[in-house]
Formats: sequence, C-alpha cells, structure tokens
Amino acid sequence: MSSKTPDTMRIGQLVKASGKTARTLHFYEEMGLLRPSGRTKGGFRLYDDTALVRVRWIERLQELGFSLQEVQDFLARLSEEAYGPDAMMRLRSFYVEKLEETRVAMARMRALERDLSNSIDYLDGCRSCEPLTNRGDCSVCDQHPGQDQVVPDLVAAVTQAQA
Amino acid sequence: MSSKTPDTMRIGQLVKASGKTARTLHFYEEMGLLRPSGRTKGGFRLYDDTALVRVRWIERLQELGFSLQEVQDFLARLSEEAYGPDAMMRLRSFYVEKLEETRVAMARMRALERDLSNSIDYLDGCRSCEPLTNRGDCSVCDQHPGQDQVVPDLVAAVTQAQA
DNA sequence: CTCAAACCTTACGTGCACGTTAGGGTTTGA
DNA sequence: TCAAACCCTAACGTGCACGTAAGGTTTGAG
Repeated sequence: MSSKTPDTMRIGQLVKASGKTARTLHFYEEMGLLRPSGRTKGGFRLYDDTALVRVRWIERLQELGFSLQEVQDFLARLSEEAYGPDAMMRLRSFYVEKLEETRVAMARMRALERDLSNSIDYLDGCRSCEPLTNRGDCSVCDQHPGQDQVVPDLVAAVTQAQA
Repeated sequence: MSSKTPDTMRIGQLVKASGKTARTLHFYEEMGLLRPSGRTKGGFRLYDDTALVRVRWIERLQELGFSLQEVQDFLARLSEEAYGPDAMMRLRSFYVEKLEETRVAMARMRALERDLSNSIDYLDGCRSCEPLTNRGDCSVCDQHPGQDQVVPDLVAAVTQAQA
C-alpha cells in the first residue's frame, strides 16, 4: 500500500541509476544480496525501484566497513526471524554495534587529522631552512630556528634510512 | 647526533614491538618501504629503533587510505630530491592533500553516524509493535503509532523482498 | 658441543570484490 | 524484417596485502 513498483527496469537502467556495473549487480545476486523482481520471458532480469534502495544500502554498509559476507550473513539471519519486531530489533542491534565502530573510527580519524596538522605546521618551519642545506645536514630538520618543537612521528619516520 | 640506535634488534623483536608478522616486514622490505640497518654475519636482519617508527608510519598511512604502492611511490619520489627543504615541502604537500581527504572522509562518517542514529531511533518505535504481528503486516513497519516519521533508507532497504 | 628456537630464501596459496573475455540469445524500433 | 543495442551464463583473471609451507642455516643457552 506504500510502494508503487514499476517493475519494468532492466539491468542497464539499474546500472545507470546505481553507478554499479552489471557484473557487480550479478555478483550481489550470486551472494543473495539482491534479487530481481522478475524476468522477461527471454530471461532478462527485471527490477523495481526497491532494488535501487537495496543497492544503495549495500553501498552504505560497505562504507561502514562491512564485507559483503557480513551483509549476507546478516540478511540470512534476518530472514530466519519469524516476527517483524524481532527482525527489527536485530537490525537495531546490528546498527548499534556499527555506530560504536563508527565512533571509534571517527576518533581515530580525528587523531590522524591532528597529527597531519601538526606535521604540516612543523614542516612549515622547513621553508626557512637554507636552500643550500643538503639532505644530510637537514635530515631530521632537527634544529628548527629557535623552536623547541618535537619532531612529529609522521615526519620523523620519513627522514631516515633512505635507499 | 640525535639518534641513539641500539641496532641490535632482530626481526622477532620488531614483530613483537610492531604487532606485524615477519612476513609482513619482509614484504615491506621487498617493496622498498623498510630496510634493516644491518645483518648478522649469518644473514639475520638487524633493525634499530627507527624501524619501529617507520612501521608505525606505514600503519598510519594505511589508515589514511594509502595503498602500499602509493607509499612506495612517495618514498621513491622523495629520495630523488636533492635538497632537504625540497623533500620536506614535498612531504608537506603530500600531507596537505591527505588532510583534505581525511576531512572529506570524516564528513562522510558523520553523515553515516547520523543515519545510524536516526535508524536506531526509528527502530525503537518497533518495540511497541504487537509481538503477534507477522513479517507481512509489519514488513515496512510503516504505521508506527502516531508517528509521521519517514522510514530511514537504512531501514527501508532491509524490509523488502527477502528470499 | 648440542640442540631447540629463531631465522633465512623461494615460491605457491588466499580472500575479497569484482573485471574480463567468450560465445551466445533477446528486444526494439526504423 | 533485421541490425544495433542490450542481455544471458559460465568461467577464468586481477590487484592488494599478505598467509603458509618447505627445506635449509644461524644463534645462543646449557
């Protein structure tokens, strides 16, 4: 009563709409992640617009760090649930778990961002180094003029033991 | 004048210190990303403590989304630079670029976080669904009691066309 | 000196997420 | 009606980042 399903989209249309290749959509189907709503009598796959929603969902989950295997496992377990609310609660805990992971990942990214900023700031000090300084002299750039900065790890790691 | 290099760490120690496997360290060496500071007369690899810094740097870059190939390319180009300051500026622009990408990635993660939170909130409404409701009735959970919430995409995609 | 643990090189294997032919059949619109 | 565009299945190939196994050598504690 909510979904108007045109049901007359062949794979080429879904390719354009989703940005995935036909091979990828076939692959999702092989894994049980996506099912055409029908076939033409000649055997061409037919999709309705919920297929696009599903493909985008898969895309999101991949961005969240899921493997396709995990998505498959989740769908399999989900379809074992007899009752709607149970299934919804399973989905909920699935997402709660991923929310945690997402927050951890974001904290790590923030740390990386900070390290990058620090390293960039530090390297700005290298502008004032004498252009004639050779690699050996400036190898760690460790006497920045009048600065008592510590060499950031992201800088220190590069300035040693070149081939 | 800055580095005190014990130089007497064999690969097993580095394995423990870095959390990488010996195969991984060998692999990094094959790719030109890591070089032992020496060998025993018998052929065992010897590392100093800068090796650990290097390995951790590689780890960070991987977290930033680099492939090892990219790291290799960067190190190769870096070692072509004749003068220290040039090399440092190259490193700087390398990091500036990655900082941009990191910020984009974080924005995407924030969006994902929001979507997850929304979906979890929405699914909380399913708690109040009648336990007797079967999947068909509650399939999209689309008549939440008295709520005019839109079904989040992350929820909508799951509630259709199960096997 | 002995001997187990640690390490060496070489080389083939793995999991993931598709890509890429190959050799056809189907649809559609001019 | 017929060709261009579209689609099918089946199966082998790819890039990345290592894993794993084989068969031998080195090290260092007892």
